[in-house]
Amino acid sequence: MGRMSEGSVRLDATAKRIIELLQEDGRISYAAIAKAVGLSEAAARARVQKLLDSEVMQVVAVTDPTQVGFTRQAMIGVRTEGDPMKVGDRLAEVSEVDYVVTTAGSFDLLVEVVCEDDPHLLDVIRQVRELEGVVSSETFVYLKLNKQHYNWGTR
Amino acid sequence: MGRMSEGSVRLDATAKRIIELLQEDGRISYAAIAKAVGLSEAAARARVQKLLDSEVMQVVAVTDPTQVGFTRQAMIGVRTEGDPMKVGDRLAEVSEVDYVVTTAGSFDLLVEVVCEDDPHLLDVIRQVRELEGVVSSETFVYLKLNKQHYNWGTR
DNA sequence: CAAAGATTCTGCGGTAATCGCAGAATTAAC
DNA sequence: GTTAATTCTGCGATTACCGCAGAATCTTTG
Repeated sequence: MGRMSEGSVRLDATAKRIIELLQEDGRISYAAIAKAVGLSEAAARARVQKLLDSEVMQVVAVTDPTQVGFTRQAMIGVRTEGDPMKVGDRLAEVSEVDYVVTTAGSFDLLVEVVCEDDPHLLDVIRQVRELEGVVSSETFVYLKLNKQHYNWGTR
Repeated sequence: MGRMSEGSVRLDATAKRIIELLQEDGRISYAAIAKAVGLSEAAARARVQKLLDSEVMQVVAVTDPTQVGFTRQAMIGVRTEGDPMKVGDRLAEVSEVDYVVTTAGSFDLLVEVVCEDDPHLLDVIRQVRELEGVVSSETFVYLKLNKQHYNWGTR
């Protein structure tokens, strides 16, 4: 995923079960996956590789930003003129931006940013507001992360 | 992380480098990590285990929701009365909610939800608005995910 | 429906990675 | 400066991973 490669790949029950296992523990062995889904190790390995190649799934380390030197996080609601997608793609290029989504509602884009401190955040906000096509923005500084999970299953 | 365990663990350069390697590829071998950071395999393995145990980092599969049967995603801005944290913790218990953050700004909470379709989303919104302490809410339906990444490094 | 083609699977040998542990080295505490 | 705690290296024993050949299954096509 990451850039969502379209072309919705069809996922059978086995693929979904494999995803769920890796959502629990990204470093589980192919052998363990194979046993859990009732396939040979080689088949399970091929399945995982295919899911990674097709970008349906990625296996990565996710960190708590506050513990690795990023004190300030925020969501920025952005109103645009012209094509929101274009602005979104340009925002996506900013390194402090880790999440950009085009939405329907009183904001055209929602942008999550990860900063080291307040001056850094201020600078990023300035960068966003100076972007061509950005009409206005509203910043929501994060006070506390109550929940964050990645195992929403597959169904 | 996930519930962020406080107690900021001190991260030295080696730990940060290890995190960065795993942000690139969550299934990289301990041997490869060891070689990259200049430690023995056993030491690298102990480091990774410690990072996982201390909940500074987790290694998980992350999927593109649209490809695994969840067509409708949305961010819900919530205004509360009373303690926003309390409401946030209650929202965190809703299974369709994968992300809850307490913020400063015109919303007290931002809540991301993952749904199968529009009726499902409607039901979740109803659930949110009925929660004690929720005064009002505004929903931003996702039209396109422009960017999503997890390798914001460590510094 | 039958044959051809494409996928996906199993089985297996060779290689590489993982695990657990004992002891050395380093770091922190007193 | 001594003790204690942590972290590291080295190394067998075990397990997992990789690549491939051939069988099985699912798809396409005439």
